Amino acid sequence: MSGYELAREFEQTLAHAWTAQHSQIYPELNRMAGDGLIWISARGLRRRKTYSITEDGLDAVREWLAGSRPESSPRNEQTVRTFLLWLLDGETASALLQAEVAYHRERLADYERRTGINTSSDAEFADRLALEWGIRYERAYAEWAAWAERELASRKEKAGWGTDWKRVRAATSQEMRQPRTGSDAGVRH
Amino acid sequence: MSGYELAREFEQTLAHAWTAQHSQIYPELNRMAGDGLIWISARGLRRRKTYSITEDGLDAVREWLAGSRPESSPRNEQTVRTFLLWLLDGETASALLQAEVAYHRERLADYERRTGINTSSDAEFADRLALEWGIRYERAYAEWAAWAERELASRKEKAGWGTDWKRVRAATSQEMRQPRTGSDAGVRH
DNA sequence: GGCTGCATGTAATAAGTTACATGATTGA
DNA sequence: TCAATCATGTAACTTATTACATGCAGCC
Repeated sequence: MSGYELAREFEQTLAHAWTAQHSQIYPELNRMAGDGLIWISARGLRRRKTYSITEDGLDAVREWLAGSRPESSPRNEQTVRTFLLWLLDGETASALLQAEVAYHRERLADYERRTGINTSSDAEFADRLALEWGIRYERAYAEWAAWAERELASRKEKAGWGTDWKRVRAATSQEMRQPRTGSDAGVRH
Repeated sequence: MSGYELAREFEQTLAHAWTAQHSQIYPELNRMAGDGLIWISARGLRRRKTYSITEDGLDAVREWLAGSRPESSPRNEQTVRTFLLWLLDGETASALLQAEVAYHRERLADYERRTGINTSSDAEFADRLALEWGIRYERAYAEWAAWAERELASRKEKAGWGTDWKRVRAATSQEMRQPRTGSDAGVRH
């Protein structure tokens, strides 16, 4: 593929697995070609350069695949937001969860439309496995968000909502007027 | 909290939601204090600085929470690896999926042990919602990986495995000897 | 001739990791 | 007194995003 084709691939089929902008792709292709992992196998119109993988490159990607740990990346913005949900008032918190239900149901429906794909080659079979993970992930997420929204609604009714963050706000205002301890307490840098 | 406490928090309870090293935390705390989002509310032993949030900081985090999009981050290394599974030989591919089953079952068991937590405050309730997502995620992942491993085993029996990447390797070796097109074809930079 | 899409690049900045570096306190 | 832990920082580098910048080819 050329850099341009790769950029389109990241935008389309790979959008939910990884992304990269052309400004990252082009220098990286040059670096990889310099390292002998890929090479320019064709040149086309408008300065187009098509790259192919080398034996070294194939070795490198296989080594990376076989050697990588099963740990998932710890960066999950949605989990962070959930941890902080108590900082929102009841309506905003519910709206946030409802928006997530809608969004992930939409993505689920989109993925489910693609399940008919051909799996005659190993590569297509791998695409199907990845798609299946996408489907199960979106389904689990939508179900969790719907469950969380119900839990929140029932908590609002039974125990009330919003005392925590209002207390934080009150304490914050208080502290700004009457700093607690330490020689520098109250100093805003 | 102090920077040191935050670093420990990222290592422990937040490890599966977000991480940050102390080398990122300390400069960031200084920056946030400079921006008036937090302030040094106490100083302790060994140069320890305890930070508290300001009203501006509380506004900022609430604004971020309410305004953030529901899209999940597109960076999922595991999905990328699945897309590339066809580059591995059958045994290595199976071993990779089996390792994922084991890893995610372990994490699932770990999370399930924590479900008894108290939810009397809104913040604890939010922790419980986040934990529930962790549980559902790990369960979905372990089930998917087990399913994928069975699919792979059955494909190996019925249709065989490994023709794709062996073909790529053969083509690669071939091309290096007989470049295809273009004035620069075959040139390794 | 001008617009759209193809095609590739660089610069500036932000975010994140690893390594380097130091000092204070507690407990064995 | 020595080791471990607490505690905070900087430097160098990598990764990723946004903005800036240019040129070619096809089509109306």
